[in-house]
Amino acid sequence: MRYTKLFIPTLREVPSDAEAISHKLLLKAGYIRQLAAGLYIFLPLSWRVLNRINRILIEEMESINAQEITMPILHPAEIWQTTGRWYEIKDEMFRLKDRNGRDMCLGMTHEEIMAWLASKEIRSYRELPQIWYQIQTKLRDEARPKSGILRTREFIMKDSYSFDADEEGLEISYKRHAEAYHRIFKRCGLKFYQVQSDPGMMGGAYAHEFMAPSPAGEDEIVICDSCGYTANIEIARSLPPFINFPEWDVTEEIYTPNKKTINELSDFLKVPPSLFIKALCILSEEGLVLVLVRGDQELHEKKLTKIIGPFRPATKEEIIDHFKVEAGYIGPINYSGRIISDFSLKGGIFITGANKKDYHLRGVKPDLHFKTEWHDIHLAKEGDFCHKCKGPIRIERAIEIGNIFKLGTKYSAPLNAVFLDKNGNEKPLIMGSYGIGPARIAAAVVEQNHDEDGIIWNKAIAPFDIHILPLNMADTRTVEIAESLYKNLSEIYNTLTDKHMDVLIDDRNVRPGVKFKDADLIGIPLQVIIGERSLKEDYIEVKIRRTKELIKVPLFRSEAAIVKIYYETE
RNA sequence: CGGGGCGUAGCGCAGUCUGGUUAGCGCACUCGCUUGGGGUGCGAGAGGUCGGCCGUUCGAAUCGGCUCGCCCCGACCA
Repeated sequence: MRYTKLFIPTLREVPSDAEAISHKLLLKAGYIRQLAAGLYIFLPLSWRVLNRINRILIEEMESINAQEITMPILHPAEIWQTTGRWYEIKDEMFRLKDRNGRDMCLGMTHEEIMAWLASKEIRSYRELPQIWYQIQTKLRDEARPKSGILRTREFIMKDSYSFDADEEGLEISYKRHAEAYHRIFKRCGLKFYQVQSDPGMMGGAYAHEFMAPSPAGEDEIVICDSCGYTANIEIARSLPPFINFPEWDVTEEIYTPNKKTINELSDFLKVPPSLFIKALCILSEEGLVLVLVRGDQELHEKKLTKIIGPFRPATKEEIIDHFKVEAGYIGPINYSGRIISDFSLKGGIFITGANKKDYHLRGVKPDLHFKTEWHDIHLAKEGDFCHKCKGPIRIERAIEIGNIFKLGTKYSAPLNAVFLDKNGNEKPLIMGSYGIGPARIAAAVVEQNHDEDGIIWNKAIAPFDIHILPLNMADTRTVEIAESLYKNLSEIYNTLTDKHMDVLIDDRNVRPGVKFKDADLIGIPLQVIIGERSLKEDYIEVKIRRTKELIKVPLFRSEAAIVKIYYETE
């Protein structure tokens, strides 16, 4: 392809509202343009990248016998009403009416439609398993689109769905997807983790996310390098640092005038925060709940929500009304309502509020001095230890690039997607669903692979394989050699992409500096530089974008040398 | 949805507080010459409903009200 025939509107300055690195670079290098909040136009370069990613997706999906189909984006409401998600999902779903006033919605995912199709077509266990997938647009009215193409309201997704006769079958489909996903992300050149995750609205009991570590990510993941435990912080468990408890044999009141927060108490009593019980007064739908975590820990609200449902902190007035004392002095002793404690309090001796103004109690032992339910409700943090192997854990920010869910019968049962098993019994299909966002892959790759000059694409998903830079278009020898390389390299077979080399030649009549700057920005893995200076000595130069290494290549049989460098480059 | 910020030429910005000629600057763009290994240099030119509406005023980019849009933090997030 000729640069002069390709629309690559690179910018010298980035629009000021871009914040994320991938957003800035993709704008600056002429890959994308924004139409509105969370809506992006993919220009020729980024479309080439997405097509290469999709090619990999298709290959890997086919390798696990998944079959590509395509489904409508516009859905009738009835199907979503049948599974209940029409009512459960709120503003995130785009809804509309057709000309007859019939309720419709735009597809944010396709479990319903897939289960509907299976309900119509699958009759027998002999037809199982099936894996169907599509690469297609999804629409979600996101509360806050952000970070360029990392979180948009309209996006392309590879979504696949498995149908099995039983749990064992689902386990196989799930595993094969996980393996295919590993290959996909590896081929795209991403660093990533597979982590345990919260199934959320998808339902089902079991899910994993694929996470590409990056400061631009919206999620935090917990990683134990010792045993390999990885989980989204939303569900991650951890052991807070172990503490040696003092020998407070008796429970006694201690005078703590005007000391209400853990920090104030810790300073005042010269006792570390971990020896306090933090008592939080929570109002759930069923009433007041006293929630206890160790003084050095944070309550994880999502974990608590799973136990007691939606809640809010009680107001100052509500606390005084109930405990007859301010929030700073409340505690579990003699409290008759529901008490939920974090596991990290088990077996310890603590200081906690005495339910009496200006007093705390020292020497309080959970289970002995008060009855409580035990749960994991603290937020894992740096410095904690792995709950499995006790090794140190660390926390990284990450971009969610894919996810896999075991759905079970959540969709097949209400939509009556059933089959007859070997014994002639009617059973609901066991489903799984699996998603990957190609644009997120592209953005994550840019986040992980760039330098101060621009993007550094991995060979597998670069918009072009080789970028030829004839430095002086007024010099006939430069142009002749560049054109002949362009022609010859383009005819060479590229086993990585299973087609011919994609070569871009910068045939613009511009200064060398402009070509160098744009080439580095665009980020094609290999640059072939043809300048008069080196031609005088009958060589050209090959620059590896990632390392900036310059390799002199003799003019004679230069094609072979360039291709060799291409294959040897990471 | 709560909090904050911003809207002036394609991009980056100044001007707004303290209203007053034809609204500026840099880059990009067009033409001519020049230059040719890291965004050449010189000259000429084109490009603006100052986000929108309403109001105050002799006069509004500038003051007031409403509204739309975009970004960031949080909540939310199949």
